Amino acid sequence: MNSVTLDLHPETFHSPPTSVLGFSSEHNIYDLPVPSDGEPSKQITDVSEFIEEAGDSIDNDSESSPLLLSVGADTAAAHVTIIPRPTDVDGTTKPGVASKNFTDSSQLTQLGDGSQELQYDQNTMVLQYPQQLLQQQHSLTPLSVIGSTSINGLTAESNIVLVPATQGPLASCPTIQLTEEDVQQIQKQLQQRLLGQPITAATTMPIVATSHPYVYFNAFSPSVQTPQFIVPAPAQGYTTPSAITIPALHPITTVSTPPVTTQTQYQTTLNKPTSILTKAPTPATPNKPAIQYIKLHPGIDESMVDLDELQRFAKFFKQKRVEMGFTQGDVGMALGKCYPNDFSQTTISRFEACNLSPQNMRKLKPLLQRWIDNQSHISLISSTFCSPTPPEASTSDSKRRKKRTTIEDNIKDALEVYFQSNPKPNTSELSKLAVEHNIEREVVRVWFCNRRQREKRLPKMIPMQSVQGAMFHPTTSNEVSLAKANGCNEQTINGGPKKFFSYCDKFQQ
DNA sequence: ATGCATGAGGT
DNA sequence: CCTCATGCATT
Repeated sequence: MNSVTLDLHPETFHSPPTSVLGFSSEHNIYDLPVPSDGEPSKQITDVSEFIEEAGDSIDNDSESSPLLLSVGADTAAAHVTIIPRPTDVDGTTKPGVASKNFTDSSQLTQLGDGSQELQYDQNTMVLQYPQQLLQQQHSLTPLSVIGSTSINGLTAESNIVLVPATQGPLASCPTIQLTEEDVQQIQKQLQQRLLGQPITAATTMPIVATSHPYVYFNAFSPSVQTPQFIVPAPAQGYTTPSAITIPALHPITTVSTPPVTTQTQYQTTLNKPTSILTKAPTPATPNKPAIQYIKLHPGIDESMVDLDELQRFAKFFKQKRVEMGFTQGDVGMALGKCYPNDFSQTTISRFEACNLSPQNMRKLKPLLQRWIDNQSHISLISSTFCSPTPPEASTSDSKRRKKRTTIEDNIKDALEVYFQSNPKPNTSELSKLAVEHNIEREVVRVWFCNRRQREKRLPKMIPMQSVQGAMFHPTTSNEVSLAKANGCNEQTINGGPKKFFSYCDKFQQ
C-alpha cells in the first residue's frame, strides 16, 4: 500500500498552546502528498520533516488516491495514512465531502457504521471507503476528522481535514502559488512555534497542509466563519481571480503588527475559509459542498475546541485592546458606531473575562474581532485615530430602576447552600426562602436567576498542575467542578462564592 | 469587576 | 415563571 504516515504524536510533535492563526486546537491537512513508487509508510514526527516529505513527493503526480485514515488509540496521536485515490475513467477525481469526529479509536469504530459510506477496519485501524465506492465514479469525499484525547480532564485535539487538493472548500478559495522561499518561511515559522512548547491544556498546532506540487497552507474552522492564516504576506499580484473577496480593508500583513510577544496571532479576514495556496486553478467542480462536521459526541469535543478558542480570543482581544489604549468602555461605544448595537463596559469586561455564556461569547466574538481588525488597520494607516466620543447624555426618563439591594453575606451563603441542592426553587419555595431570610421574594427569585446564569458561564482555563488527577466535567457545574479540581469545598469557603471566585480568578490571565 | 436588575422572548 | 443578553450602580 502506498502510503505516507503522518505521526502527530504529542510526544514528538510539540505544538504551541495557541494557534498561529487564531484557530487553535487544530491542524488541517489537505491532500497529503503520496509517493507513487510504492514506498512503505513513513513516520513523520516533525512539521519541518513533514514539509520535506511533502517536497520530496512533489513530482509524484499521484493525482488521485483514496484516503485512508487511521488514528492512534490511546494517545492524541493521529495517523494519517493515505493511499492513492482512485481515478475515474476520465482521469479526474470526484469531489465531495464527508467528515467525522472522533476522540479515539473506539469511536473510530463507530464510524464504521457506514453512515457516511466509510468503513472501519478493526484490524488495521483504518477508516476507509469501501472498495466498490472507490471504484465507482462516485464522489470521493474528503475526510475531516477531529481527534481528541483528554488528559486530566483537559483536551488535546487534532483536527485533520483531508480533501482533494483541487476541490472541496479549497476549490473556491483564492489561490496563491508558493515559491521555494515561501516554503522556507513557513518552515521557519513552524519551527519557531515548535520550540519548547510542551503539550499542555490544549494541544494546538499551526495549520499545515501540503500537496504536490504546491503547499497548502490553510486554516479551517468547523464552527467559525473567520478564516485566518499565516503565510508569507502575499505580495501584490498574488491575488487570484476568485469568488472570494478578501476585504480590501485588511491587507494580509502577517507580521506587521507591533511586536506582540504572544504566540497568539489573530490574523483575520472575513468570510469564508481561505486557502492560501493551491496549485494552478483547476476546473472547479460545480458541486463543492462545505465540510460538514458530524458530531458523534455533540457538545463535547467540538465545543471544547470551541470554548478553548473563545477563551484564547478573549485573552487576545484584551491584550490588543490594551495595546491600542482603549478602555472597555471605549470598545463598547465604538462598536455602536460600526454596528446597530453598542455595548456597555460591563459586557466588554465580561467578554474578556469569559464571564458570559458560550453562546453569548460566540455571538460577540466576531464583532470584537472585526473591531480589532479595523483598529489595527487604522493604526497602520495613521496613528491618529480619533478618540472615542463620550456617550450622549440622554435625558430620557424611563422607569427608574429599582435600587440595588444588597443581600447580606450570611443570607447569600444560605441561598448558595440551598442552590446546591435545589437550583430551581418553585414559587412556594421561593416565598419560603424569602420569609425565612426576611427579604423580598422577588429579590430571592432574581438571585436564583442570576445564580443559574452564572452557572452557565464559560469555564475558566486552569493550568494543568492544578487539576492533576482531577476530573473535569464540562457538562456539569463549572464552578463546583472547578472548586473540586482546586481542592476547594465550596461550602466551606469563608465568605462563600465571592471568595471562591477570587480563588479561581488567580488562574485567569 | 461584579451584584442585582431589566426586558424580550418563550413555555 | 423561565432563560438570556445586557447594563446600571456599586464594590
